[in-house]
Amino acid sequence: MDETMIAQVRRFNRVVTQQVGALNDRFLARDRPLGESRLLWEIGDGRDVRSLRTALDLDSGYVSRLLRSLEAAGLVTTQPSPADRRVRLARLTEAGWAERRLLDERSDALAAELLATLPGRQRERLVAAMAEVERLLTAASVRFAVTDPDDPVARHCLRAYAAELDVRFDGGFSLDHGIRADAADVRPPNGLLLVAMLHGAPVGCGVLLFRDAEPAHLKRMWVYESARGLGLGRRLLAELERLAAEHGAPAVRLETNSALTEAIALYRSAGYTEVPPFNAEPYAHHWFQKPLPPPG
Amino acid sequence: MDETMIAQVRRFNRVVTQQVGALNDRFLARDRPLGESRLLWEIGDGRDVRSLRTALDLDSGYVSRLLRSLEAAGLVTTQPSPADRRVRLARLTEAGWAERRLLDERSDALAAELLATLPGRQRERLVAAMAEVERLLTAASVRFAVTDPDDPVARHCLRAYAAELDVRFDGGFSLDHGIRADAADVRPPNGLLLVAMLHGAPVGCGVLLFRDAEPAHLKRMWVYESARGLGLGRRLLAELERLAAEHGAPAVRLETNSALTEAIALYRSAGYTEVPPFNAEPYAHHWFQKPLPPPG
DNA sequence: GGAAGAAGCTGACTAGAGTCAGAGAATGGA
DNA sequence: TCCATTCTCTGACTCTAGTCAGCTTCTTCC
Repeated sequence: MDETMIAQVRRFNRVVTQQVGALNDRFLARDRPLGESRLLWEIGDGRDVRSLRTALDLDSGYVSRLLRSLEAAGLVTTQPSPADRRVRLARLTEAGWAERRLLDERSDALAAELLATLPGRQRERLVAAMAEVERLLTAASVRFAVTDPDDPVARHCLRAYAAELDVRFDGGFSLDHGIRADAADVRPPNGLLLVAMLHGAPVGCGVLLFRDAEPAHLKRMWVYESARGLGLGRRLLAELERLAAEHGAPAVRLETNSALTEAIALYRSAGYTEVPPFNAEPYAHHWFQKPLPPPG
Repeated sequence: MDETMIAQVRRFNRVVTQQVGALNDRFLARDRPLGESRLLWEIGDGRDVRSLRTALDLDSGYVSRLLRSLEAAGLVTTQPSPADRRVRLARLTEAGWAERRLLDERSDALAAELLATLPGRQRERLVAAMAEVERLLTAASVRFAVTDPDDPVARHCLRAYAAELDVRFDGGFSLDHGIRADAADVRPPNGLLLVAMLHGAPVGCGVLLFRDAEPAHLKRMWVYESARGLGLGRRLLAELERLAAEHGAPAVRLETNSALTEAIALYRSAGYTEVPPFNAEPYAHHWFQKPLPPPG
């Protein structure tokens, strides 16, 4: 890693935590402790105590105490969940909503104040650079994990994948038609399912099927609409290729539908070349292949 | 202010405090309280307690206590300043330097880790955007204050101004030659001295001299070398013009030396036009003037 | 030389943030 | 049915961060 890059990141951290971090805390702290404000904010439309705990990464006893305090202030009510009476649901009262709106306004005002100190041209450049940093920092916190196809997260991904293709393909799409990739095929050693996770939520996936010394077969590659524009597709593809090479596959091949123009452009720019059809996938119009370096 | 800009700033704040803020604190907190680590860091080559207090914006008693704690840990020693025995100087011991180096390395490692998750092109874009955000946030936290010319900060500015001109002008420069602007001239109602401050340190200044209904005379405008490239000169000029207009001056005029090419370019682009010499300033080669809108 | 003020220190205090052990209610599986 | 587990809550702590008043020592200005 280049030293000047590291130094820049550190300068950025220092300046930003001084400017933004301090302000951010100040706006949330309205006569009430910061922890309470953050909780109030996080409750929003109503959440169970457990999810609040994991979202804010706080001790269970601590959250409990904060909730009691918010309850005493008349901002929050809690009640047992009908589904599981051990779990308690917290929701905002009318006063709680009012308080939350106030925090919202203060937050807006603070952002406006920051921008107001700069003349117009610099302001626009700042906002643009902030958007870029935000986008790339988000991308940087995406993690890839090989996941069991029966995992709820994995099922969710595949359902979302199918739902989008059903809309985009002429004549729709179903996981049950065409060449299938059932749970058993997608588990090692037959294959694998890679999921891209962002802060605990899936934002993309891809499947590899292995067949001895033949090329690995790539399917179900997909990035959530909300996570596009982060260069995630390219990274997902690279990670899948790495896994295929690690498994000893001499190449990766895949088929795709001509409706998926961005995907096709991605494959081409990543070094894939179009080859004659290597299977009879009814949904496919194009077949691609890319050789892999030997493992190790 | 545009709503989408505000929303972008808020998204940036959220993402950055989550990603960077948390990490930043975690790296500094090495079994020792964060306040002590920050102080350790700030002491560096040795500083007086007073400057530490203002730099970190902490209570004097609190800093004192933190220093005692660092002293007890053998990381810091303090001794009275020879110049003023009320002031105490803090400096790092060998162990203190070792600890500081360790913090440094951890900080580097953290930054490198963040960058390593991104592929090369995105990494470069992130660093570039971070540089831009840092630069503009720094610019946004500059504040302007009319300051008494006998204030140490003001004296410091004028000395630095003179020192730079002495280097840049053919034949040197001295505040005592040419047309002078002594303390009494630079105090209301005769005139004023505006200082640009960044986090408690001066980064630029400018002087206005008023003479009834005549144009206000702008002198001593200067931006610290370390603070250039932030668009500060333009803002300083605008602020001085605002103050002159507020005072009822019909215009601002100024003279300048041809060695100060950036300044001349700034004046021109800010709407100043060159006029015949309106005084006999020996250091000057160019005279400029710009009309002001009436006050109110 | 004396008064006023600056710099730093100490003691006494508060509030926030969080940890930990254990209790009690509800649930789920054998 | 019973036992282990989950979820939440309470009580009893700790530690950090910070404030405030008042003190001593030293400097500066008249």
